[in-house]
Amino acid sequence: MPPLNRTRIVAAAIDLIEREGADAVSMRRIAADLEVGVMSLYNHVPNKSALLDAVSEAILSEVEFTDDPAAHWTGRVRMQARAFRQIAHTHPRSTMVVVSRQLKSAAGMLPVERALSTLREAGFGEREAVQIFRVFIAYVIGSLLREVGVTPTFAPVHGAIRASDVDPELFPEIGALAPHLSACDHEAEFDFGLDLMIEAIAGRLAQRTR
Amino acid sequence: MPPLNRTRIVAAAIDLIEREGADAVSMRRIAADLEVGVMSLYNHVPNKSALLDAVSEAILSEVEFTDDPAAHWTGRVRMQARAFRQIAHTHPRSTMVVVSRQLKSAAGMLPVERALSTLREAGFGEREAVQIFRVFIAYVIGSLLREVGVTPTFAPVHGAIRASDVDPELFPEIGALAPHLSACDHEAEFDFGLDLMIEAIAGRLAQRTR
DNA sequence: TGTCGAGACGTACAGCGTACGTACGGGAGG
DNA sequence: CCTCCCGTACGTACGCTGTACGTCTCGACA
Repeated sequence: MPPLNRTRIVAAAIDLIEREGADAVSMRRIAADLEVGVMSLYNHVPNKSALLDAVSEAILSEVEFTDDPAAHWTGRVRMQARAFRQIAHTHPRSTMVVVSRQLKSAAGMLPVERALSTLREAGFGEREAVQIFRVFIAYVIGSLLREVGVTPTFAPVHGAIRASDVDPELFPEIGALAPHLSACDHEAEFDFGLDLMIEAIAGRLAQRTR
Repeated sequence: MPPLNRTRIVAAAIDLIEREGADAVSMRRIAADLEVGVMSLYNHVPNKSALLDAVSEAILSEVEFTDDPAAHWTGRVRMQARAFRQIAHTHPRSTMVVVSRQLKSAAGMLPVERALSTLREAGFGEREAVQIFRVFIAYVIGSLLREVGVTPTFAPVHGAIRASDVDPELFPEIGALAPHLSACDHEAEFDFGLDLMIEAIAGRLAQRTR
């Protein structure tokens, strides 16, 4: 057994979250998984909150933000957004943890830097680039929240809406659209909105240079 | 002192969240605020999770979803999104609670019904309406999360990014745009993205009926 | 060999959600 | 009127949480 260190603790935490959900995370539980006393963890991590920050940072830093500066900016934006969405695939039950802690570390700032430089190179102004960046962040995070099911206990929310549950008198549209509401191809839905937004900001850019 | 009932409990919970943040909510604390034994709460609420659902529902049901069916659909969509954002103003520290529990009750379904019927009346197809609805939901929720500061302890995140904190070698864009990143007029940012997205889907509609 | 520091660990405390048992008070039935 | 019953209020208790504090062990170095 290798000696206890921060990396092993973070790995155990991520493993625990993916196996049993974020609710199951406790210092005692992690220590038990590592076959170690609870307080030994505190030699490497100041407290639970910092541990979750470290979890978030570890997951964020293994996202592949490959960027081709030669490509058209619309493609680059699309790739960056999709890369972020990878988190929902690689660490579904940790997604909520990553999204709910904004990091000031390098791991958290790198995606921001990439996105902003892409937008600036595309020709957007300073304020505009920040605004557009914020719109994308909001959309991506909102999409991830829906995808992983914001309820932390079970990862995939299935059959959230059944046609038989809704009163068609009160909610005719929900009743009529129930088949579409209950089924959700997350990747297709994400790309739909992503293309919509890229199209919109491309329109703004074209309109301005016109 | 009126007798204990579900309404008073929910009101006390909301009050507590707004005063001290969602972390401060505990059954013991609520009971103390109501000058009541802890277990008395369980005569009116099955458990803490259900109480938080009730909190979410109460807040959601007091949002003013006034809708003018005669207005242009773009305006109606804008109004509905803005109405949802009201939550961040009326109950800032409860926003995270509302957003993080999807409700199957009438209070949770009404906004969905309204939005879907608006989109259908605008001329969008069944699948398209659901897709667009999901895009807006993602954007609105993502925006609210940023606005209330996803960290639940303190409501307004101030000075999250300081220019002096970032290494301009590693993060030149963040350094250059720090003034724009640190300041944030939430209402303006929200409307910016909202208009962007409405413009985009209006474009789709025009393109199809062309 | 004596000393020292770092890391592992046990104990303890305050707080949590809530299962369970009890006590009380008012309305219904005899 | 008396009795019964049931809903409500409440106290206690259990197992869990994060973590402050003190202790112990062990390898490195003078």
